Amino acid sequence: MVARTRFDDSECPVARSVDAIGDWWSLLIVRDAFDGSRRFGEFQRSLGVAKNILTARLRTLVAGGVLESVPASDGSAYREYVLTPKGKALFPVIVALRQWGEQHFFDADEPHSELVDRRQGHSLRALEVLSADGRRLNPDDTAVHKVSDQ
Amino acid sequence: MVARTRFDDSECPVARSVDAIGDWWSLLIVRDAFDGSRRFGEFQRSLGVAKNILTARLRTLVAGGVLESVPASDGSAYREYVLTPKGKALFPVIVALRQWGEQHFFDADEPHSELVDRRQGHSLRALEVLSADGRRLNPDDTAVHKVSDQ
DNA sequence: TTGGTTGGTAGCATGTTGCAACCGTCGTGA
DNA sequence: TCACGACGGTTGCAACATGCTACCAACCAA
Repeated sequence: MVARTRFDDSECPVARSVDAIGDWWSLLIVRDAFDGSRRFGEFQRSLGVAKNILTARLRTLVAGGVLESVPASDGSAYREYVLTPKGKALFPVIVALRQWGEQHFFDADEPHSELVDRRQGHSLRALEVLSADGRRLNPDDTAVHKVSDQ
Repeated sequence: MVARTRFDDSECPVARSVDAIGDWWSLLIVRDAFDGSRRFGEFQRSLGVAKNILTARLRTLVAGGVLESVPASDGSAYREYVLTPKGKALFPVIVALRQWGEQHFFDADEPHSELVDRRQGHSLRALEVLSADGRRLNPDDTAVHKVSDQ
């Protein structure tokens, strides 16, 4: 049903990523998972999403290998949803979205939640796109090498 | 209509970013814009999206300050859509999604489009989340500092 | 001036979302 | 051990968004 190729399952990795995540709710679920949410109810309260939608999203995230369902850590019979390694690899995506939001949608003095380095409590360094040899790259410094060109 | 708060317009920058972009199509439009697409028809052919949807998405992206509509560069009476500085700031988001896709959705030998450093033609360095003092951070090394905690 | 391209709009069928009500299981306090 | 509330869903339905197709008005080249 959700399955393959909502978008062209093209050779473009961006499209496949987008397809794999599914929708915005899924991305916010992943964000909450990074922030420590594990239980159905935690996600539901945090997001305010309808339960049937949450059920469906959790299922596709598990099916897609982003989350996995494990026995609850408190010993109860319930289950919890935790990020797989593949899910954890979405970290830069979430951080990038967060930094973009911080820069463009908040006034200088407007409060917002902040992602900090646990050791020192400082906010993070801005993400940088770097070349193989470490030069900082702007969009104009890059080009898409299409498959058909190869 | 698209307007505010499809999601809680919470204090979370991720949610605001997601809200500002709108939907997946919009993100793929931005990706194409980075790849050099400028004209309505270019986006339409590249994405295969219905024209009414594309019209709506371009409009909201322009309204949101991600794209701007400028006179066509070839002197014709048509218009083109180009990234604003705010739109260009989405670069790390696109790169992060691309790298995630490359790592998890392609076999080692499977061909895919590639983003390369224009100067040298090499692929890019993987994005890293760094602390203020340059240590590399994993998700577990970070914490969300909630507004209410402040 | 005619015909094709560009950049849309309009109408309609279908799919997806969100809401609310319901329900079985689990856990806890008495 | 029993009752009651929390947890984690499922179901049905109404509303909304999506995508398809047809249409159309500029623009531009011959």
